Amino acid sequence: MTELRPGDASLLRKVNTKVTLSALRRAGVATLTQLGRVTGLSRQTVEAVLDELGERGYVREVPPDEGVMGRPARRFGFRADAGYVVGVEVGGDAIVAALADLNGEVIAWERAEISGDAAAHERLEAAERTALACVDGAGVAHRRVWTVAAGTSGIVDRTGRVSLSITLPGWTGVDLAGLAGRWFGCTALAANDANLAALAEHWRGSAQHAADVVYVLIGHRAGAGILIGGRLHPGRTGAAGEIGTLRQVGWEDAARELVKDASAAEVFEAALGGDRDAVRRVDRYAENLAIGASALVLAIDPDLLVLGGGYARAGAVLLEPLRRHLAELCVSAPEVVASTFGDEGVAIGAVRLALDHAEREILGL
Amino acid sequence: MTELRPGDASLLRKVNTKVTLSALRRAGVATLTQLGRVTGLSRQTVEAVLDELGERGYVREVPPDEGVMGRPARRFGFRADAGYVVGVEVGGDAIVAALADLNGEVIAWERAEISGDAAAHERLEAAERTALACVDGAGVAHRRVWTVAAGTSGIVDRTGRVSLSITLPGWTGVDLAGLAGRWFGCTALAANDANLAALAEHWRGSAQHAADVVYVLIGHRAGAGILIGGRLHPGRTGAAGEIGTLRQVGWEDAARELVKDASAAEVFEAALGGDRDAVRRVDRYAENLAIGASALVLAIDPDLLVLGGGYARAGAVLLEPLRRHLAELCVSAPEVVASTFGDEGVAIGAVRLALDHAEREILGL
DNA sequence: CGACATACGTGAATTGGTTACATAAGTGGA
DNA sequence: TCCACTTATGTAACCAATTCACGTATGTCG
Repeated sequence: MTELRPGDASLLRKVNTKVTLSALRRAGVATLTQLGRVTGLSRQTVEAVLDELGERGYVREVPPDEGVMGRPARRFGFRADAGYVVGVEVGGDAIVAALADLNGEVIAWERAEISGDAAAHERLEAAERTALACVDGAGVAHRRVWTVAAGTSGIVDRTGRVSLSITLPGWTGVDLAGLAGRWFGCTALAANDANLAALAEHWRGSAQHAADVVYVLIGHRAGAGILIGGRLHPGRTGAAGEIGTLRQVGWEDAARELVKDASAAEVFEAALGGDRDAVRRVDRYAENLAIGASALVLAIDPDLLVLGGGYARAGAVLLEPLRRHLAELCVSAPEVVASTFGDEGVAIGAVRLALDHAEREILGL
Repeated sequence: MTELRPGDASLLRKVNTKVTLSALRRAGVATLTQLGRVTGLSRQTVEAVLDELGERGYVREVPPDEGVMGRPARRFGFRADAGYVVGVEVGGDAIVAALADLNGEVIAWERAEISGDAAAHERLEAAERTALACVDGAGVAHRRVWTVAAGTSGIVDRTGRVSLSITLPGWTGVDLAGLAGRWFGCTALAANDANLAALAEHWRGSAQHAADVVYVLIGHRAGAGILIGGRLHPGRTGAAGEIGTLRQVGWEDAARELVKDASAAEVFEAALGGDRDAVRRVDRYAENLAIGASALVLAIDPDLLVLGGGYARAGAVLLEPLRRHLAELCVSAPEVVASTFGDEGVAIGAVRLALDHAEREILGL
């Protein structure tokens, strides 16, 4: 639980490296004096830390500013290109891969459609092709990829194996992390798609200021991801948030009912146009969604509920009735907002997960 | 979220004080060499830390062991009597107070019955009387009480105010922490009873090896407490786990149905004796309970589910059908066990919560 | 009473950090 | 061009916390 190791002097250097590095990354480019001010450390300490990071290739000196008063200060920048990470969504109908530098800036996207009926090995090959194409397209050498993270629907256990998938054929039992590790010969992680999407929203989306977040991913099938204290909460088996399987909740049938005789987009479109029947159907869908969401909200009592996934594009047409039904069901409903990222959320969350791992490597295991 | 403060040398001393103190408390009484071995610190460092703690009154030297080889080592012990904490359960029919030393050893118990209809001010006065009687009975001076924690049913917000109580008359809006602080003129905390009971199980009960725990407190009314990573998860408003309010869950009616025309104890007794009707009723109750519990389990995916509260005394008669129904409802049900502590769980959890606060004080804010 | 075992005490060395102050290297105006 | 001003750098002294090495103290055992 709590780390309870004794500390020798090198512990100090570790924490100060961490604060200095994070200050430098926030600032982009900074002088020793500036970093000293924001971190609260002395200039000399900052210099020593940066020297060390420079030798290890994580920090580079850039040309000084011109035309300023006084002696021009040496300026330093984080070498975001010292390494790269790849985030991949292995979805039902598409593979989405993102290549990002160590600042988390996405350098390249790659997307490939795939049939929902595709066999597991086809899906895996498509994922590998897409990931490789993404990296190759950006001209990044494979050995510069430090970590890969993959997100997929279904339950993913702590080791990164898909322990249960209902939607994808043959997907149950696939060792996604293990296989993804071979793509670039680096460590690989795998997690549930909704969990990663939640992480993305907390990182750069609509959940940045929330600590406890429930993310409801809706589309052909609904799932949920949970963040506690800003960190992923996968649960013992990786199944946290999989409330949809509870019969009383009715997420199973809700989507089916919505798209009985038209595409979801058509129904939302019609509802937006004021079509009575469509509005009623969307409201009914929102009500079903709210039942499951309220179970999560009552259990977790989160700061924020984020609605994402394909259907979330419907926006207020769906959001408003969901808020209404949720307020009826919960003692005190949290704020409900739409996801910032569309289809890219899962891949972005995967990038964040991979970065977490890569950053631990920089700071020294 | 993550602490990101720079560290000067005193940080080292802080973490080493922490590890040394915790090692000493685990050992009870120990020599410098022993502490050095278990903490990984040098004997000199341990000595310096213990000197400091000795000056501040938290550590005392005890007579050396006799009859051992070599020069007898100085032996040190944690002064558990340097301060005390009080944990109180302010329940529907009873007030339970526990006085504990800084090791968490309960020195004295005090219990008082109270009518469920008692007005808020009566309940508060009874709580104060009971807490004072507990401390006075043990002959501990009031100023030696460092922290008080109180647990009660209903929703308790972050400030320790009861923001909603359905069962206790006039209880909504009571500033429990604020009022309890006056009893001994010290800092006081308040939390939901189920949450505290969960904490107690994690501390010294059946949930010691579980990180994520759902504790279901059953009695006249059912509630739940949640531990994530071994720590309390109260949620934004303190309402985390209050799944019972969801209509579909049916916790509201479950208990009422169980005790339709007999006391709960009688029904459980009859079921244990093999009475067909009683068995059916208990099974029905377990099924209702399982629906709510499964919502929590699916949301959190905990390592362990603990069943506690008055009805939990029924034991296997209730536990077995609950396990069965839960397994039907959940993808992968966690282990289900009965609470170790009976009525005392909430007060013990309150002691633990108060200790957490007191310990932070020892280590220096 | 000496051999042995174990703990204690002291001083030097190391690491990491801070403060203080002299010095370097620019800008800007006379 | 030169001088005042501004800001950064370099260096030295010092402090805090920790560790290691080694000599000394204090007990037990045969």
